[in-house]
Amino acid sequence: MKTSGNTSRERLVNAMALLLWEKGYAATSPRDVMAAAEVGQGSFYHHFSGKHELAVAALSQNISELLDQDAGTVRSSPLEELKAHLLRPRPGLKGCRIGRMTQDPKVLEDPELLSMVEDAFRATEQSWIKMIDAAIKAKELPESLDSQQLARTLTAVLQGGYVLSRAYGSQQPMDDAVHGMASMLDSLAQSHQVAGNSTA
Amino acid sequence: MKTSGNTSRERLVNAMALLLWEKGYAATSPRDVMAAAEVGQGSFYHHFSGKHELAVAALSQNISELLDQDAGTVRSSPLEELKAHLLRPRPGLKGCRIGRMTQDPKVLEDPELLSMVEDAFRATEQSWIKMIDAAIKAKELPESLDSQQLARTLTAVLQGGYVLSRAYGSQQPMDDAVHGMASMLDSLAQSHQVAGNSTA
DNA sequence: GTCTATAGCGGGATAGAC
DNA sequence: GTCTATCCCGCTATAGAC
Repeated sequence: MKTSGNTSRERLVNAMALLLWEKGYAATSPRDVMAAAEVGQGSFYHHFSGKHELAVAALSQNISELLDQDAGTVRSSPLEELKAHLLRPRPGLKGCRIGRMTQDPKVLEDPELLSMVEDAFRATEQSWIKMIDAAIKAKELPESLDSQQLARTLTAVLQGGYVLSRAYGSQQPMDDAVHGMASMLDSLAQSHQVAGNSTA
Repeated sequence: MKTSGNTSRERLVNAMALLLWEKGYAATSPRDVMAAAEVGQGSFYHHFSGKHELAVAALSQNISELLDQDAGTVRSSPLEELKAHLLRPRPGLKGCRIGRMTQDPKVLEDPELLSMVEDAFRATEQSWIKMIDAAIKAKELPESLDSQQLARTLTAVLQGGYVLSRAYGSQQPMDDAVHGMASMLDSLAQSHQVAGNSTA
């Protein structure tokens, strides 16, 4: 589990970022990070005051990467874009870099890490809300929808998909969960279309 | 955090069951359990070979309790029963006794615990599938639905709701997620009803 | 900037007395 | 069945040399 980067500092951050994702915060020891980064203990405590400070830097990097991934690929229609985001490949067995943090006891005890996670979720939620509102404005989805509520339902499906995939040790449950949701969105859009035509 | 029960063994299992729920497996030490159960170290290692064995007994109890809760309250219609289960009160901040286990590194390393979790998820999934199929049979939901897929979407919404609630430190996201899903089910049922009538 | 040595603490379990 | 003493280990960090 070697990690790239030039300076010791970069190597440490990159290694921690990966380990946070794969093993979580509590389960990752300074030793693990040093080994992965191929960096000695002296360097570690020279560049960072301790595990917490390194985790902040690494989590920040993980969050940035994730939000970048969600940044818009333009699509034919708002609904298509929404579905494209929903159906984007998700490594069910690896888990979510951010959502994972919420189940880590040591993260819950750490206000700084916790608030970073919360902010990240707020950001993605806003992203969903924008897509939903755009779809409503384009008459692809009914006006009656509560976009904040639906945004949370969508986020929950993704986060829950990760939980199921880990429980079953398989990618399939994640795929089923998101496809089930996509089908429901399609039905919603179609019936709205039909209703719109009949009253037009 | 005292725990009820008569024999030391019972007290230990009850305490562990609660701690598994609240703190998880990795984060719960034998010391914690003994303190909560008000039982000495001698008793602990007399009744159980170690932490693992106690966890198996405690997790088994937690799973039984959860499955009992899901056991049927009879309702007016299959769809109503389905929604009633979906909207049942869920303590978002406390988390799911079972789903929580899937994010615990020490649980993932423990094949016995992991398979218990997997079995529990299979059981609840089957329960959802039955309710969905019943609703389809009663013509409340369209035949085109893939009941296994939808069951997983529903389970994911619940599990994801817990993740969101912990991230935000609030019950609200969980409630939003399930209500968003309930609304979609209603829309699905309604449009199916309409479509059914128009082609009748 | 990086190294090695050391330290305090808690996790998890064993030993043997009572 | 329950008690206390003890053990080994890894986590996290500090100290001081190079």
